[in-house]
Amino acid sequence: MGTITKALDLLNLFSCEQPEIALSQFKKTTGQDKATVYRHLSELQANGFLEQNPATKAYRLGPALLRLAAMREQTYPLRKVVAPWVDELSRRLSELVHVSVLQNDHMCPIYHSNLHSHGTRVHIDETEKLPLHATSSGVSMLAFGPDGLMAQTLARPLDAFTPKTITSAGKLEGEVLRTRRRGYSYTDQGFESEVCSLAMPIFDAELRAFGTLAVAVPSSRMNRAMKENIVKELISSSSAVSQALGGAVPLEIEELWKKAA
Amino acid sequence: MGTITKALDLLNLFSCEQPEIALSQFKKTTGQDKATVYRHLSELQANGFLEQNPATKAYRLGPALLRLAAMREQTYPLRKVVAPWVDELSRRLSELVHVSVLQNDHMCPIYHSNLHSHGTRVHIDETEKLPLHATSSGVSMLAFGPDGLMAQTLARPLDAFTPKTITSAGKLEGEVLRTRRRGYSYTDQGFESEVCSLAMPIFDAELRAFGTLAVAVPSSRMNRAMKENIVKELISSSSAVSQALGGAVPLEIEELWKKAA
DNA sequence: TTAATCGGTTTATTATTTGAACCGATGTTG
DNA sequence: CAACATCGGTTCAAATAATAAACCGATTAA
Repeated sequence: MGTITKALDLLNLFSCEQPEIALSQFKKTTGQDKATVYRHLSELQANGFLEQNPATKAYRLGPALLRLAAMREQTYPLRKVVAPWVDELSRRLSELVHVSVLQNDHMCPIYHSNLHSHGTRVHIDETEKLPLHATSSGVSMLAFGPDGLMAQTLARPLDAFTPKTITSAGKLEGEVLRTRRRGYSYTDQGFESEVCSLAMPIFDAELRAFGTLAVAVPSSRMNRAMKENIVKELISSSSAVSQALGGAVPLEIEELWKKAA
Repeated sequence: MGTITKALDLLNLFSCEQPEIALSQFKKTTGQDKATVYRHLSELQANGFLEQNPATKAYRLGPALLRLAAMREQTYPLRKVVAPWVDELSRRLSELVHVSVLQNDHMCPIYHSNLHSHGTRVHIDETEKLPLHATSSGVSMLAFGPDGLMAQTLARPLDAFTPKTITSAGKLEGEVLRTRRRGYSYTDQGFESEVCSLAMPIFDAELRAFGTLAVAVPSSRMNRAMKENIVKELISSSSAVSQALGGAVPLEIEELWKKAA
């Protein structure tokens, strides 16, 4: 692992629960030497990726991230393009809907919408990395995404996030095959308890699946009729999102979806 | 300069005009060795800070930036908090208004609003770093910000962005003194031609100036009455923004502003 | 008063980054 | 079509930059 990765990994320690982290905490959680961490933090700070709370000396994510994110969104407006479709689908289903894209070994949430009407609602934020083996988005990606992805995923241990997380290679492969056959993935409490979700791939202009559209529902509320309805809605939205991004759904997937609907 | 900085600097080469950059272009513009740049790019990509256009092999800013920016904004919602004030001021003045924060040797735009009514309008985006010596935001920061800032700025050459950019230490110091005396900064086409602007500092809870509120106006439209009006509006908005962020305006600055109004 | 812990700094050692040369693919040109 | 240039990417010895133990001064706790 190179120095750059070591430094950037420090940024991943931040979360909504822990928006500020002190030097000693970094040292504890990473196990690295204090001086090393310190120099990494300083360099990240010098580039605006971190800033220091003058009062507590603790570090928080810096304004350079805002600038760069704004630039990406301005020149490659994924969020902006998918937002109306995600909003609309969320409104129709009254459930949490999100678009995520593949980023190496996990899915990265890009935009989500939760135009709720129910009391209980799922809360996933654009802040969390979604593991491939434990989420419906991830399984869809494994099923329809780039070739080496499955092998790469199995090369590392499959962490359990709940008692129901798939942690065996065999079961995961089975789930992926099932997903390939029916054209969408379904997971039940693989990542968060009491949440199950359905996902479908979205495709770019070269017919490559690069991300997913997913619906997350409290387990208590899920049933057969609802599932069928979500699948139906996902099919049209997923195609629409692919097209809105200048992509297109491959013919064989379209066939699959016609059967599923 | 450490490896981390070298890598992160690569991200700064992106702009709205150049959202995708190929390896060879990196090599040309940075002067670094190709292999070095390549490994840096690869490592940034592995962490989601870059992604590669599969067709052209060119690199663009990656989705991890979106995730981290969303997290920062969720836990430290600068944009969200200042937005209503910036929008309101922009609406009242019908000019471009923006909030920027100090990030080491430059100002980093956080949020801007341009609720125009005129034909000609200034277009500054949240994508550009604002140099301290050439912008009103920067001069305000030099005047009211942390102590070493002026020395640090003068330690490096003052680049000219237009023929009117201040490039001499003496003139800059004069401008900063004037700014300290009157409580706000005014620059005329220091960064962009045909654009002049006014800025005031905003303060945190410890009465430290950490950013600025600024108005940018086409030079053609600027006159004495307008300037007076902008100053008046800036004073109230600037106080309001400081307070909205949990900060407060130091007494001596408040006095200054009372005189200016 | 002592001890522990904090953020930050130093320096010799060590391991990583570096860059010239190389590769295969693709494209360009006389 | 053959010679040449340029592209993204790789290799490996040489050089540089990262590392970690010890140290510092300031706070805080006991």
